[in-house]
Amino acid sequence: MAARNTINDVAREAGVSIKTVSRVLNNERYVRAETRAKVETAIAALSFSPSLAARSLAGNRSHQIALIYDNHSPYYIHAIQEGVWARCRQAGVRMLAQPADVSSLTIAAEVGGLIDETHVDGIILSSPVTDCAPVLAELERRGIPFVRISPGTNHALTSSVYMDDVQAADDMTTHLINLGHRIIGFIVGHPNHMASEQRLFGYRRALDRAGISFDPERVLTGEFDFASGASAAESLLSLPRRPTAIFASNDDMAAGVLAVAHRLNLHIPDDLSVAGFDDTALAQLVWPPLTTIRQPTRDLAFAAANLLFESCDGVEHRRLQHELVLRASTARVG
Amino acid sequence: MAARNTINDVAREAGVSIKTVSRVLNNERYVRAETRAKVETAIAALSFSPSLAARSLAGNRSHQIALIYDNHSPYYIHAIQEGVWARCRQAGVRMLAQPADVSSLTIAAEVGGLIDETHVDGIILSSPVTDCAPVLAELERRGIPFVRISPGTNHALTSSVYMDDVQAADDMTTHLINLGHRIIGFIVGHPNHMASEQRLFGYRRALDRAGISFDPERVLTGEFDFASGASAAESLLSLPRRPTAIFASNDDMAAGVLAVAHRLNLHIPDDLSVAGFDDTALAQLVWPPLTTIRQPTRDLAFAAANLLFESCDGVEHRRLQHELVLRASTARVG
DNA sequence: CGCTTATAAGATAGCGTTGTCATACGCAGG
DNA sequence: CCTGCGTATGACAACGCTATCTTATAAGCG
Repeated sequence: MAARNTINDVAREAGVSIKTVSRVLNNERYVRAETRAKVETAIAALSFSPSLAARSLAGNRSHQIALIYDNHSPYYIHAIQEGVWARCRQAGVRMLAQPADVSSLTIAAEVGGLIDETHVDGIILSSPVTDCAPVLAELERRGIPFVRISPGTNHALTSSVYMDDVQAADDMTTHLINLGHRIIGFIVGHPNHMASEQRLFGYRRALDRAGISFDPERVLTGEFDFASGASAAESLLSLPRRPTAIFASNDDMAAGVLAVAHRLNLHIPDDLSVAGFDDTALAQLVWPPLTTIRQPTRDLAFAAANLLFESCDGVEHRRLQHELVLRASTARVG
Repeated sequence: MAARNTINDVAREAGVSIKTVSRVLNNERYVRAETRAKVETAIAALSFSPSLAARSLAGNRSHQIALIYDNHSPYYIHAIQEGVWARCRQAGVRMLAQPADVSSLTIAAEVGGLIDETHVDGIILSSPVTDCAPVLAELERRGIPFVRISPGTNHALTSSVYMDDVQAADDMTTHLINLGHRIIGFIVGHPNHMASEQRLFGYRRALDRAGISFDPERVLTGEFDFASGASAAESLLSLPRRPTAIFASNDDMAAGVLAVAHRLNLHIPDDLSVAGFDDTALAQLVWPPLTTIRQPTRDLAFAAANLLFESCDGVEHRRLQHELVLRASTARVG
């Protein structure tokens, strides 16, 4: 039950005042190199870590930021957490991972409470919290810096990082068209994610350009999960003119399509091409491995944290490149 | 940029002293119901949330706990986080999710730093950090309460929650034997997880009981990930006497087995039975859905948090029930 | 009726940092 | 030699709570 080492212990050990230790801790100017070294030695000797509680209370920084998400894909969350965490680690800042529920009436109050309780210096929002009006209003009201990952609306509001969902969906659709597919089913994502609309738009744009007429019968809405992908696939595959390809708005739903196809004894990709979106780890765990769009999720998260730490000056947007990843689930139409 | 509401504001609003507000906040005795109501009204009116920083500094509780993990299965981590988080929410305690690297030389120092920085009241360790000696020593030294989820060693040390890995692996192996399988390949988990050994032991125990001789050739070690499962499957399936069933120590590796089987045009389960372990979401996302052991991961995590909050009094162990989940990846030997 | 005890509330110090202000030194310029 | 400025350091208050001690009132009892 060793008592906590405090800045006082370090100051005594180094033979300086606590203020000087504080200066070293915060990398301030006006400390002689020699003094700095003495202090750093003392810090190491006592393996001192300053109390975030005291720093938050006394200073105007808490050295903590929050990451708020409401997403049911473990892969996505994992990648987001990992990216933000990596950047925080570099910056010596602690990340608070905070699940939320965008459909809750109290979400704004909860976010407000989080800020009051923890004094976080900034916030990173991931989809769909990025477009949750009550939360955005609350953050604006408090004037706390925040960055959004792949926001769908209101781009002028804050800094953000994103990828071009429209172009990516267009790329994938074009890929399928180039393989000779003309009847391409599409499974839209969860309605509360703005990316869902955009991916649908990209799908339509590619069809238009190729002169293929858009048939609303071939477009079903899912919820970004396996089950909804599977049930959409069942409907699509029992259409009179059966699609030769199905493009799902994320990998989980594409996995659902694969499962249904297997159950119907359709050989993939010969009887049916299947495409996903995101390139989560799942894309390579299913059979056959999915042709998908690589969304640089971890890098988006890393870049978001980066923007939060750097951008003192106004709103900034960073677009990251997506990539069409060809695997074994798509092929030339048979 | 609304200024933070403090306990002083609440006290003024309610017409009481700050100490009385503090009493209400901490649910202390000796507050008249009427006074309590006044204070609660004021708290609600100002939507006041007390500063954790100030509470940590002044009191001997921080209202925060840490969850430390080093696990590369997003599904597993997700379930663990969710379980701990749910219980923390009930208790009004904040959870700090903290990735770590058990192979790092500085891990103990990092955990120590975490404790010093955040003043956490307790810690939950998940595998394999549960058996990381430097971390355990550091926590012991500091006398901070901690609970372990599925520890492999040193059970007397702390409270823990766990499932019976030996019995579970025995159950699955017995299931395969009952289906007529006699040549059963086994893929061991990552060597730094104690559960790996135990599952292997359960496999051997079931073989012994059935009078099937143990053949070390049929046992390969993986790392709990898809790729290692796939490469183990390749070796197993090119054995002169090819296994009719493969039991992988987790679902990710089982997914690897499925992929290799598909590539070799083996029909599952007719040509080969495949069994997993954990029943992560992945088990139902692959084709065919995996026969596996349901490990109550989320509930283990919930129970761990529960133990941490309740157990003032000594070491306690809580075993949760596993369950054999039969799906379509196993069948009677052809 | 006075003494003790339980209940209810307030006054104040202090947790471990940072912010602000004060102080001391060395050196350039008049 | 004095002034002024950049540099380097320290003293001390303050952040928003809880712990401890103190005080005030009500209740119980011989």
